[in-house]
Amino acid sequence: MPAIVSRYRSHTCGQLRSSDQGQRVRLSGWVHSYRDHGGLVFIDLRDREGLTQIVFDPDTCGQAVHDEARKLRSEWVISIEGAVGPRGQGLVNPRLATGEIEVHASQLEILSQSPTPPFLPDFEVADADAPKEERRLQYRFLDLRRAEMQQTLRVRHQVTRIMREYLGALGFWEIETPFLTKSTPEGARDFIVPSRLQAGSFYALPQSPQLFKQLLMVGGCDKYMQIVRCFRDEDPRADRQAEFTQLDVEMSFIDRQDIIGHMEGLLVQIWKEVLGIEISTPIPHMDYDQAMNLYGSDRPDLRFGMQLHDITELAHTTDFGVFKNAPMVKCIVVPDGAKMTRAQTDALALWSKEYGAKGLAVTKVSGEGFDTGIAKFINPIAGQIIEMTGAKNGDLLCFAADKPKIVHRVLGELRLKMARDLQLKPSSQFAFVWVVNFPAFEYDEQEKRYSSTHHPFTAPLDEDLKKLDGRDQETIESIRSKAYDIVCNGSEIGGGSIRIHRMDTQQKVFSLLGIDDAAQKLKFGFLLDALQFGAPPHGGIAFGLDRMVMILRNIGNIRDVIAFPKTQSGADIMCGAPSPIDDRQLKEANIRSIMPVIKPPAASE
RNA sequence: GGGGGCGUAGCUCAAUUGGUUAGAGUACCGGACUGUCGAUCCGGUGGUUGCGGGUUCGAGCCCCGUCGCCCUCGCCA
Repeated sequence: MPAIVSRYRSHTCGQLRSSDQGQRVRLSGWVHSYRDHGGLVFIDLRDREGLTQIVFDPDTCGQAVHDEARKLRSEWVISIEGAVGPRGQGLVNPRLATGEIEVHASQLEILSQSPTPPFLPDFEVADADAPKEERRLQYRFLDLRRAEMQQTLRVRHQVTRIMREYLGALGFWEIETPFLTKSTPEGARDFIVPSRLQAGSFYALPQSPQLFKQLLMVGGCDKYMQIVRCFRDEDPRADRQAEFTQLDVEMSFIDRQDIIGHMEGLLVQIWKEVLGIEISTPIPHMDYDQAMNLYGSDRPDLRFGMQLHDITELAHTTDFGVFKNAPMVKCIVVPDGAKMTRAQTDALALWSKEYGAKGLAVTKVSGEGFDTGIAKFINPIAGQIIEMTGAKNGDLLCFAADKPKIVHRVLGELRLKMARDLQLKPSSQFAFVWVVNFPAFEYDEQEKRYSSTHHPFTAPLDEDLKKLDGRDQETIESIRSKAYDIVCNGSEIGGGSIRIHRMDTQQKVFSLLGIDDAAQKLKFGFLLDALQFGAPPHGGIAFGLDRMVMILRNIGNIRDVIAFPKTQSGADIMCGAPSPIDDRQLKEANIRSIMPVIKPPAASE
C-alpha cells in the first residue's frame, strides 16, 4: 500500500523496488535495527508496511549526519531523506520485499527517542525466547508493532471491510443499537452499569443485540447488519473474552435457506480475498443428532475421521458389568494407538474424568482379537467390534459407557485430543459444516426447568409447533428448532435462527421455559408488544469475528487477534482496568462498595 | 469457586540433596571496524530470586499465606 504523501514521507517502508532506483525519497518510521560499522551505518527502518535498509555513508550524507546516525537506537522514530540505490552484487536481501534496494540517506531527523524498550518487536509468538504474554500485554503498544500482530490487525480489518461491502451490496443497512440497555434474565451474567439519574437502577451491557435487531425487523428495516461489541461477564478461556465482537445480521421475509445461502456467499468472499482459498459450496449440512452421534459434539471437526461407534447393543450381550448396565456404550479407534504405554492410557483415563467420565476403558487390537485393558471382558465380541469399527492391528480402542451426554462429551473430547497428539489437524485445511435441527429445549437438572438450547426467540420447526402444548419431557425434548450453526474446523464461528414472529407462539415458549405471564410482561413486554403490532417473518445470524480471525490466521489464542485484550481475571494490565473509584464517583452513581480493602491497581509504573 | 503449570538480570532461561560471591544467551553501555542485514571483535554494567511470614547454623530451593499470568472444569440462553 502506497503512503499518503506528507512532509514526513513520500513512500512507505515496504514500497520501494528496484524500479524506483534513482528517486529521491523521504521515509519515516521506527529504527528496527542498526548495524554500525564505524564508517558505514545501516538502519533497518520499519513502518506498518515493511522494512527498508537505510545507509548512512559519510561521503553521501556528510560527517555531521553520520555522527547523528551513529547515536540512533532501537525504536527511535526518525525521518530520512535520500536516494534509492541498487544493492551491489550479492548484497540483495531476499528476505525483504525491499531487499533489492537501499536508501542512501542525505538527511536525518530524529522525531522521537526511546529508552531501551523492555522487548524489541522483532519476534514471533512461537519463538522459544519470545517474551511472556504478560509482558506483551503490559507494553501492548510495543507488541502491536510486531509484524505478526500487524498482519492480524490487517486481516481483521480486511474481514470487516468485506463484511460491510458484501452485505452493503445486498441492501443491508448498518444500524447501531444501544450499549446501555436492559438486563436480560436468560443467558450469561450481565455487566451492569449504575444509573446516576435513576438511583438504585442499573443498565446492563448487551450480551448481543438480539432483541433490538428483531425490533428493527418489526420496525420495517428489512435487512440489518452491525459489527458490534458484545459483553458477557463469564470467565474467559483461550477462545473467549468478556467483550468480543460479532457480525450481527437480521433479515425479514426469508427462510432458513435464504440466510444460509447469503452467508455462505459472504464466507466464500472472505476466504477468497483473505487467503485466496475457494470454499466449495454448498457447505454441507449435518443434523445435530448426527453430529452428536458421530462426533460427540455439536461443532464437529471434520478435518479427520475417528468417528464414534455405537456398540451399546453388543456391549449389553457381554458379562462385563460396566458395559452391560450402561445406557450407552461407544468407542473410538485411535489409529496406531497400541504403542501407547500403560502409563499413557492410565493418564487418558484420569484425563477423561475432567469431562465427567467414571473411567475410560481401553484395549489394543492384536491380530484377530483384543489384548490388554478390558480385553478379557469383551473378547467374545471382539470380531464384531473390529468389523463394525474397521479397527486394524496396532490400533487402540477407547470405550465410554455412561449416559449419552457423558459418553458423547468424553469421546468427543478424546477424539480431539488424540487428533492433536497425532497431528491429524492440518491447519491449511478448512472444513465447514452447517449444523441444523437443534433441539429447541433441554432440561436443566439443577434448575429443574427447561432452558432454550439457542435462545427463547428461536422458532420451532413448523412440524414440531404443536408439541409446544405437550407436557411430558420426551415430547418437549423432541421439539427441534430453526436454528443453525456454522462450524469450521471444530469451532463454532456463527449461529442463528429463524425467530418467532407470532405473539402466541412466543408466549407459549416463555411459558414452557417457566416464565409466567407477569414475568413475561415485566421482562419481555416490549417484545410481545412488538410481535402484536405486525411482525414480519424474520431471522438472522451472528458471526464471532474474533474466532473467525483466529481461524484465518491459524492463531490459538483470542487475545492475539484483539488489539487491547484482557487477561483471565478481566484485567487490562496496560492501563490498569478495572480500578477502584473514589467516594465521590461512587456516591454519584448511588452505589456503595462492600469491599473493605481496595487493593491498588496492577498498572505498570 | 475447583484442578494443573509458571513467577530468578531489561528479555528468555539455568542453578545437583537446602551449602562458597545466584550463572548463560540476548539486550544495554564503552571501544574498534566502509557492505552489514541474527554484523563481527575486545571490554564492562546489570539481581528486593513476585510479595509477606516461618523452619534452619544456612533458603532461589522446604512450610504457611498472599499477588499476578497461562491452561482447564464449573460458567458461557
